[in-house]
Amino acid sequence: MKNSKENVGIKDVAKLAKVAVATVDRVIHNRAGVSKKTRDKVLKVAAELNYTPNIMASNLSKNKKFVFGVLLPKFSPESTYWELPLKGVERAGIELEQYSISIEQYLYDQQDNNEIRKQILKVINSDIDGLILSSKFSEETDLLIQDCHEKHRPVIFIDSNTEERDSLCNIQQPLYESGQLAGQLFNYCFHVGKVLILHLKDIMDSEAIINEKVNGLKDFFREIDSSVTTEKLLIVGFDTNQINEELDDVLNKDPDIKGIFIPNSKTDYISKYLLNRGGSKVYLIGYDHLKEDDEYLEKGIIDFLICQRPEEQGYKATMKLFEYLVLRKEVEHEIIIPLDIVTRKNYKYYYNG
Amino acid sequence: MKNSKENVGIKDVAKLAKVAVATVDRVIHNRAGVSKKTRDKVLKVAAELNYTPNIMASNLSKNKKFVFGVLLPKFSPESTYWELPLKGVERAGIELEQYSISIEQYLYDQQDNNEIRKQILKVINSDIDGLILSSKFSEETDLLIQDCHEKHRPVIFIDSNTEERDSLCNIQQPLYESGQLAGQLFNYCFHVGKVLILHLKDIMDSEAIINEKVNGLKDFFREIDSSVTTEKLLIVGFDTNQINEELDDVLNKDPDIKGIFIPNSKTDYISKYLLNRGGSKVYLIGYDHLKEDDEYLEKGIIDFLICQRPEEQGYKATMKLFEYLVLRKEVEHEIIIPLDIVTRKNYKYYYNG
DNA sequence: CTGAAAGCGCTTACAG
DNA sequence: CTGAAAGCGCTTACAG
Repeated sequence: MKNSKENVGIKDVAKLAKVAVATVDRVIHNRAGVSKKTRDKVLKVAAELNYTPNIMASNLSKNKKFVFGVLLPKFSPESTYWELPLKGVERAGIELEQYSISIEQYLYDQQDNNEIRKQILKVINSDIDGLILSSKFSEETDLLIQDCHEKHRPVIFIDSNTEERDSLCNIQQPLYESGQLAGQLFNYCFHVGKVLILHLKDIMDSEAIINEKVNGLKDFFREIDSSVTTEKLLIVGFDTNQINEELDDVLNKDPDIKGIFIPNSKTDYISKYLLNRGGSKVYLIGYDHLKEDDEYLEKGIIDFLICQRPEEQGYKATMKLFEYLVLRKEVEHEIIIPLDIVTRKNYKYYYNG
Repeated sequence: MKNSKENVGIKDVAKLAKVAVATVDRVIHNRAGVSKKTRDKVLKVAAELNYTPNIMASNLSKNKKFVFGVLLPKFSPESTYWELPLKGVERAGIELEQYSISIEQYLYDQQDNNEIRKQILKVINSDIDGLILSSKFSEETDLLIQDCHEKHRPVIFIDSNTEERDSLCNIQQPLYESGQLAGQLFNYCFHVGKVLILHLKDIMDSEAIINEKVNGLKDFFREIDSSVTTEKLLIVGFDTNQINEELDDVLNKDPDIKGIFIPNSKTDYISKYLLNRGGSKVYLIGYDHLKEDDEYLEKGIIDFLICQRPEEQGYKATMKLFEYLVLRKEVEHEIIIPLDIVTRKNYKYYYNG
């Protein structure tokens, strides 16, 4: 039912086509130096026999080692998010060691433009076979992508939000829809009042990404004709005193605020404030599940976190590179990551496969 | 930083240990017929050189084909759930074709004890190398497991809820916690009233599983001192008229019912009723995301579905079998699947990776 | 108990 | 343009 008989190999094709195995090999891989006549004959026989090459034998005989590059922000105590995708890449890397694949990390401090440039140059001059990187993170990204394109190095974006053309694959998150989801969740919590959209600005935040999320949220309330209104507050910097002051200011002035929406992964900063503040319940929805959030989930300060399986993104990106380069499979150009909801009662089981 | 130098192979070990490669092979695989002295020497050199065998070359030379068996309920129009794990298994199967792995399906009608027995016998007499099956589904399961154990056939349970001892791996779902999660979600929707626990009994439902979920829910309300009460209703059979009658009866008698909890995947049956009934909003939380549910999610009849990545369970089970049998890695004995929450605003992106 | 040789399915020089 | 042979890293008879 599966293959005609036992596994048919290159030898079977060669014999039936009355050529040498080397010739079959040439035809299969479209190498030059085969007459049209022989080529056609081999192709015909291969098709008849339903021949599929044994990739493992192929890789073994080529004795090729693959190196995957991964270009991501360094994670720091203040922004631990990037630890997660990298973890996923590393996990995949361990699984793929078997196939003579190694991972080369190019990590940069997001604040340091000079270092970003340095790492990009290192990637360009490296001999990696493929690259994983986070969506556009600097002016020079385009240059890098173009370089990879010219060198036929496949590129995979994680945390992607635009449609990159010259990439092998973009791992995307539905941003607008995540805002809509937040709206829906708020709507289960209260029906009148105000949602404070609180952007605690991180240097890496792209305005476009934040806006997509915020628009999703606002549109949700608009679409259902809710009497819930929204108000935006931008805080720059992570100074605790400043955060406390600004929030005190807004929350005391406006007792209608029933919910706070945090469109990035800085939920823990706000949680800390809310925990100390006490007062009446304010529903809190943020993004990403960092370990810093657990305490506040447990205490009921954070109600929902919308998550994008950052580990899985890194893992998948690596696996797709493997499928493309080693197994020579096709890879879908867009992969959309589900919108997970993490709460007090399921965070313990939330991993990123 | 990685391996001492280039890849060290069996030849390098042989040369340094001053033995033939065949001897190194014997030692590596713990085969009999090697003197203690040679064995120790080889082991020592292998350790020094940090030798790790190339599994791909090994599998190639062994020319071994693996067959994985999968023993699951047939899915039918009335119970489509089991389509999902099987899909995951099949997806993994396609990825693993490369490694000379094929999947053999043993599907049974859950209602037909005779067929169950027949399939179990077929599995016992098959020449599969490993088995994936759903948690205990008949009296004969124990027998089957014992048989596999004796034949050293690794067994992986999906949808597992007990700690199987003789299995390679159990893919588990936190049942009690899923009930707690449902409680938490209801608690966002209303604070006074009653939750109807509605068990539309499927032949495959295990009382133990249902109870775990229900206990989680009840305990949640108890723990937070909620004034929400619960009431249980059991309906046997899927006759629409009967369902309608019984539900009309309960809901009309008890206008306090603000929520319905469906502890299995039959949410769509109840949804259909609620859609036609109209009346004031009743919050609905069920299990599993079947395609039948989409319509009701979209219309706001179903509020939340708690999901256990059924596809991922099948996929993972297959991959773990692969890791164990082909790559000869260790496999964790318990794998806990996260509790996903599916709602109107994220169901479109919910796949099971 | 140990080793030399052939083979797994493919690729890569090399020779013609 | 085509083929014979060696080799990738390991395993499996076979011989001693």
